[in-house]
Amino acid sequence: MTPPDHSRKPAYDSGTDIAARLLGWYDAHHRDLPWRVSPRDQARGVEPDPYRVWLSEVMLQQTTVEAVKAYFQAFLERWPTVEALGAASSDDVMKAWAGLGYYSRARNLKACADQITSQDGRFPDTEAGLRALPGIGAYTAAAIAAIAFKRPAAVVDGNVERVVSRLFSIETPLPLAKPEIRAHVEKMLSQERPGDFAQAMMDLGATICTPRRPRCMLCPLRQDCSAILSGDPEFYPVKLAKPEKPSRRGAAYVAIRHDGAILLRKRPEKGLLGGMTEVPTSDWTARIDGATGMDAAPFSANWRPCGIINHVFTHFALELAVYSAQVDFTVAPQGFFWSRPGWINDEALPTVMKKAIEAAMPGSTQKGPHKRKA
DNA sequence: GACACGTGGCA
DNA sequence: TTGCCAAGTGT
Repeated sequence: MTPPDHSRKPAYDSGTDIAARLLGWYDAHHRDLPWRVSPRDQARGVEPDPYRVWLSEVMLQQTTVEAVKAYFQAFLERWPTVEALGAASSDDVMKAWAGLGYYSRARNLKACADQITSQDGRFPDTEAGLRALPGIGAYTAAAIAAIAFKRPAAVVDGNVERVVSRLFSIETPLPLAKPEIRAHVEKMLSQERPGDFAQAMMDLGATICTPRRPRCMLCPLRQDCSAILSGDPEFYPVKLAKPEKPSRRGAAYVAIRHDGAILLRKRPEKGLLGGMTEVPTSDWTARIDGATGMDAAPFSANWRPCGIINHVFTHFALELAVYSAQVDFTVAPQGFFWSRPGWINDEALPTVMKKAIEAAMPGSTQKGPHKRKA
């Protein structure tokens, strides 16, 4: 009979221990977030509201916590329940989402609220049921199932991918390593506190196991971590190289009426900035020498150049030449409409369009979620 | 699997 | 300035 060999620890002799250490750390060091029910409050009997969990998770898709906070509060104040959101107009939802990005999320959010409302007003309480709803993919379904319904679902986001890649020194590059990472999470997760386990993994990734300069000395899992032994935990996760980001150029035209109203139009429902509002622009071409002057203007006017704005989208960078003109007509041309004078921040304008308007009319736009005037 | 899809912060 | 990164989903 040979003594147990502790020199090389099997990967899963301590899956439960990892969860226990992580949850202990979470109880003491979790972040307080507007959509979160803390372990202490859960112990007092406070139950997570599936609507708030869903709303926050959709907003948090590819979006920072800091950016989401104000939008979450604004949405919750205006639409406190899924029924309220279902009763809202799509226009109002798009306006309230303006500035947060990935606008298909807002369309799917509204579609999902409509679907829930038209049925029994309740969210499905299983991963599969949630996964079938618009805007809810693998991650969000697992997150809602775990956090709102205590299902032992494997919640795998970018944070979890990084934490697990480091715990096990996974050399397979992302996104190829996703199945491997998911398998690890399924074995480690807490059956007793799946929601807190998921949030603890994400908090750990956000505050300790950060992309750069991870704070390993403070990590509750340092004794479990393989990457820390390598001396360079930052090396993980290994990722496939990203393709180069192309550039496009175009022109934007800010037509201003005598009373300050700005001429706008609505973009097509699908595609880039789908369903959002814009000032008229030329095509955005990949050609460096593309026509970006006033020759692409929607109509003849005394167009005056007022600078260049740069904006980076996910898959290309845009350089937009901005022109403005005072116009003397009062009826909007076909396909256009006038913003209410002084209410430009009430429109569903994506950030790139606010930048263009700001270049033409300094001081006219504001950042952050749309706030209705009293 | 590949690609489309926003924005802001940080080194 | 440039590139990377952040609680991904839909097609």
